[in-house]
Amino acid sequence: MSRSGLPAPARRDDPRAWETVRERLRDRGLRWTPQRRALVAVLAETEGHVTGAELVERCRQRDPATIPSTVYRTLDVLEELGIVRHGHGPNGREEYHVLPDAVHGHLHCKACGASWEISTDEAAGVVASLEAGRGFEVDISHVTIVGRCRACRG
Amino acid sequence: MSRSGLPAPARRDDPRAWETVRERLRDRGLRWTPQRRALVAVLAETEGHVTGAELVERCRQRDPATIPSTVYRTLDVLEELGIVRHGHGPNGREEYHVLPDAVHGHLHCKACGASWEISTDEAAGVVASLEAGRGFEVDISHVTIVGRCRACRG
DNA sequence: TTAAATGCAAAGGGTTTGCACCGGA
DNA sequence: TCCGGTGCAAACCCTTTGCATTTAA
Repeated sequence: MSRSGLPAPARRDDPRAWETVRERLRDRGLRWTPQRRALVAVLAETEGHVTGAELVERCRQRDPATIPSTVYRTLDVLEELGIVRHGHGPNGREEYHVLPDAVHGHLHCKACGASWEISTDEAAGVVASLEAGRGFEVDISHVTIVGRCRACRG
Repeated sequence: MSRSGLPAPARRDDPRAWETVRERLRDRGLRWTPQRRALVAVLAETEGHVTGAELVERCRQRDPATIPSTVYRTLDVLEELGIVRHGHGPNGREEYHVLPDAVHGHLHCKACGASWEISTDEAAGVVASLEAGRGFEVDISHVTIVGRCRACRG
């Protein structure tokens, strides 16, 4: 959805992009609470993708009183606002990624456990061929490809 | 591993392919138990992919006394023998697929929940480009692509 | 006989839910 | 004030583990 209502394309590293979250919540009659503020702060300094459990942990570092259910419930809300998205990682756990300005999939090395983002360009091949061949519309943000990276093959 | 020791390429729908399981177990000093026989029977009539929990359920239909841990432990053994493989489904749960004569990924429609297999050919494009570009060796059996199928887009 | 498998129970991790209370707007 | 959120605890699902007992070979 590019008609999301953000004044400008949101950038992960632009602190002001996050200030609009409060307003977006309010526009829907939702509230800006300390717990939500904390999660948004954590998300704002998050690169790439994180699991729900990791977010809980990072929130707990800021505030040891953090409750998992609150985090998960807030993630649901933020996802409805289009602020985070989730997909599924190679370990089968949910993974959130932040402000998907460029929606992307992931590459995961089963040997060393590292992962990387797949750009839209890199994925373009499959996306196009599945679309042409089967009429299948790929949601690239849900794609995780597992294998072995260059280093681990060497 | 095409040097797996099966006398002929195993076919899911060929009952005789399953008889070799017993021998393959014995060759390794492993045992052919009623519980393993039951799971193998379930797998033999399984098309495509299943979750561990589904296999437990189907075994329970044959024998209500089925114990989950036994099923999971047997799946591990069968995977070592190359009889099943597992990957991760769109719901984030483990998924097993049976006798991967042609190793493949999956396509899953998030609208209707249906899924299809991706042939090696269809995947060849990404596999090749990730290999060339990043030196990344794709394990296609672990790939699940989520999106919307032709019917649901209509 | 004897190592491999089973049954059972319990723990484990991540996530979700119900409900009384709290607190932003 | 009032409805949305929170905290807490418990439940949940799927999967794994430890250990004594059974059983295939």
